[in-house]
Amino acid sequence: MKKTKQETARHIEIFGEPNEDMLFEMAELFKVFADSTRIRILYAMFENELNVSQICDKVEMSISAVSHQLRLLKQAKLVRCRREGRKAYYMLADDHVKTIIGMAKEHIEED
Amino acid sequence: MKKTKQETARHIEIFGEPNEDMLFEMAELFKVFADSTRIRILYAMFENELNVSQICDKVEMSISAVSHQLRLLKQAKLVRCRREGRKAYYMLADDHVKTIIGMAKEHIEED
DNA sequence: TGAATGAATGAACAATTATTCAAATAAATT
DNA sequence: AATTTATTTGAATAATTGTTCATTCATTCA
Repeated sequence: MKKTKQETARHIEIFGEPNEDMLFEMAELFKVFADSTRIRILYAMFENELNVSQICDKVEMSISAVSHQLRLLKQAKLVRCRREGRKAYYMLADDHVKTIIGMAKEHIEED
Repeated sequence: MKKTKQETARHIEIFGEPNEDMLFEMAELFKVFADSTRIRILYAMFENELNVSQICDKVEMSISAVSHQLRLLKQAKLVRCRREGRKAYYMLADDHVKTIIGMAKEHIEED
């Protein structure tokens, strides 16, 4: 089946030769997922936004440790936060988080 | 809109409370992607299977370094290998590799 | 069998990273 | 203004990880 020019272009865009910067950025993104406590923090936010203390309770980690990890997650644009008084509510930034975690889960559960 | 029992079950299966083992395994999987040289090695195999020397040429790394990384990729079941005489041909194990990398690429290229 | 080729492995070193502890903001309450 | 609550930040330590070098294993060929 012959591909249209557009389809081919899209294929190349996604899977063509990657440049160094792209490889580096991808690795940086995966590094953020490469820690079970961070994944647990992300899961904690799957349903609702949560403030830092609520996240600490849910994942059973110190405030400081959670805050350090939230900074990484924010830098990677996986979460964003909203201030309300002295509380900071964190939520998933977009759907990619769930999709990427879902893919990983599929791979693991296979065979 | 109300969900059927089946849809709810599926939702829970993918996004429900994760247990420690699952979180750990997911983190382990992401660790494998969390290195630009390993992603480069995976990209090298996107089109065809390649033997170790061919991979070395393509990614400009020593045989030893590549071999060490291939072991990790094999352990994570992201690649599998086929021996032919004294050559070992490596190929992607399944489609998840491309999908997961594709997701990461989308996230990075967004906005 | 011995030499050559292709790949895998182990130990060691340098670099990166997660957590803890202590201290510093920031906003609300008294 | 001083205190309390919620969060962030910086420094230090311990643990993990990627690459190199040297060696070993496996297969083919002379």
